[in-house]
Amino acid sequence: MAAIKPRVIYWFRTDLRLHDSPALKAALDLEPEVLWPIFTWDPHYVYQVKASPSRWQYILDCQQDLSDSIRKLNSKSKLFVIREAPQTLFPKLFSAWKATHLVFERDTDAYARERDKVVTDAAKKAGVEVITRYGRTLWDSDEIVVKNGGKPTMSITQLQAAGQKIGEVPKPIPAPDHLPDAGEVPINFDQDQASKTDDLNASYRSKADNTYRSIAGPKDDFAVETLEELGFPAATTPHRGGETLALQQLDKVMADVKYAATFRKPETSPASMEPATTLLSPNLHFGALSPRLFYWRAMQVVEKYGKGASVPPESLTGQLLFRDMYFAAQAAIGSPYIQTLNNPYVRFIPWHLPSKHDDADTGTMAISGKYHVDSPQADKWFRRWKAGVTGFPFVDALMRQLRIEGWIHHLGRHMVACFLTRGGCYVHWERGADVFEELLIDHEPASNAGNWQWLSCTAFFSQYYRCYSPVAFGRKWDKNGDFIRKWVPELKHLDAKYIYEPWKATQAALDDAGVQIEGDGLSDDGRDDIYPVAMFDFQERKSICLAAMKRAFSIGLHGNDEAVKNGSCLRKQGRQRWKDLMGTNGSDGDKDGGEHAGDAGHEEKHNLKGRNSGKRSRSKSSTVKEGPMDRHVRKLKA
DNA sequence: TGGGTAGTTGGCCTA
DNA sequence: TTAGGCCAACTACCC
Repeated sequence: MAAIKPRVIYWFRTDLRLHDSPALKAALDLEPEVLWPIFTWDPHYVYQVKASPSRWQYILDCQQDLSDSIRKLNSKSKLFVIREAPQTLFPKLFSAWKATHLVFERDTDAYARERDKVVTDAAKKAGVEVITRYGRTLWDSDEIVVKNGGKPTMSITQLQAAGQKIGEVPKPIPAPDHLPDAGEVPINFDQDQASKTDDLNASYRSKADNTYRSIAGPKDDFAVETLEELGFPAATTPHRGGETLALQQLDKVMADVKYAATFRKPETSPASMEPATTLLSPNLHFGALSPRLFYWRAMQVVEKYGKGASVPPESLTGQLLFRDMYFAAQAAIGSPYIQTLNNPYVRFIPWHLPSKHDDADTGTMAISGKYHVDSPQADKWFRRWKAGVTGFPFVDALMRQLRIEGWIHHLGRHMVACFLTRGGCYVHWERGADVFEELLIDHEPASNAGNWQWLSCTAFFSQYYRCYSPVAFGRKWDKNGDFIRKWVPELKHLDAKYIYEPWKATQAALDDAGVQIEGDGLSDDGRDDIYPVAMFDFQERKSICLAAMKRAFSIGLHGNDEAVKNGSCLRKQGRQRWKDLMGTNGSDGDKDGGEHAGDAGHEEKHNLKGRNSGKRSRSKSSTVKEGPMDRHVRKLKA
């Protein structure tokens, strides 16, 4: 009797490509009789990951392009999108399709590991062999951790040393030139419906999510979902995804040999009208582009260019090394990596708007997406920051570009992150990370949390006295303020002398530009002749924050210290200790001396146009008056 | 043990 | 116009 030929389910996840896929190669090496390329439309993502329509559009682009590419290789195949949670789907699918193997690329984040364990256990039970490979980063993140002595890679030199111990980055695997037929796809089982309660994307939808109406889509053809089905309005980003476009963009970047070979990230402009960097990050995130292909193409160009080429960490390959560093740090630290609480590597700073956590009794202590409003003033600053109406034009331009395009330059991210945390608002970096998670089309959990820790000087970086100025930093790149004129049209005609600091403009200059400086911007009705008053005096805030950071560093608590975990560092005596470094005039959060005073939770109500969420502030100015706490902090500094 | 130095990407002043 | 030095001083790593 002839042996049964393998019947393979290939599960695409964060590897939406055909080129350089070690897992796909492993699947094809089985010489299967049939191979089903599938994607599970997981309700965990659809309801539990908050993302703008732009990011949803991007993942749909990637899926559609992959499906088209599969079909080009074999007209009897495509990407079969199945609309159900993988945990409940696979046990049914294994038997309905008589599969012998399940193959997928390993993933490192906490949810993925948990999900894959459930699926792998179900496969074992069904007698299905599971094969996995890893190709998301240059080196296997778990292997990097081992070579780094079991510790997270907290610097680029550690990552490089660990990588060197493993050896050369694997060379990319060419895309297959053929694919087996997909087998029959009977659905002789019921679809398990996910609960739609707690849909984090509800505020974005103009209609209900319909993607789960049928397991195989509205035409029962396993088609890729559409934004329409998701109930989302059209995406605002001009950036589109997918392997085909990613490879074209990679070719374009590498064709400019001088640009690619001498690329120095710190010398690229955050205020450029056209992106000064490669814009390949969202395709790396969704797996439409292999980092190893990117790496070796960059190495080729560097070799061709010869003397004068840039080197890590500033070069193109350096950027990929940083990505590996964050992935390996996450792999070592596990689920606390994306938060402060219970994370031994992240410094505790008593920022405003700290996260609420899931029940500490169950031991999870995970951030819940909600936060304590310990200071109404800081909360307002945060909302103005998110909406791009801080009254600091360079900050607002960047935040508006982020909201519309889902992408801003890396140094622009530095600027707004420093401003929100240690260099202005003294708001918790987890609030900023939430906003980036929602709005960035290239949001990568490992890089996002890592970079927020970096910029807030709580991990990876600690030189908190290096502070970005919302005026000087932008001006260095764009003297005339063209970038501001594009994104903050209210100031389009303002004299370049005042464009970064309109509060200094004379009335005549404002009249000439046809703009008035007024209000807090949260409740305006989209008028282009009003720009908000700056929310505070930056120099004053900077020195308050700096003094507060200095004190917090000297106390030196970290996320896993008992006093942080049980909250005692903010209670009673502990609170006294922190009281003088809360970074605002602390009167508004200090009424009862208890934990997280003024706690009201918070529901997001504001977008760029304010959505009629409140009446225009009666006060002409929202400049903060100095409070007793501020004087106290200044005394500390003196 | 402890002093020296390196660390992707600051601001500001001066020559 | 731009390059260099100082500011005030962090952690991690090395010898």
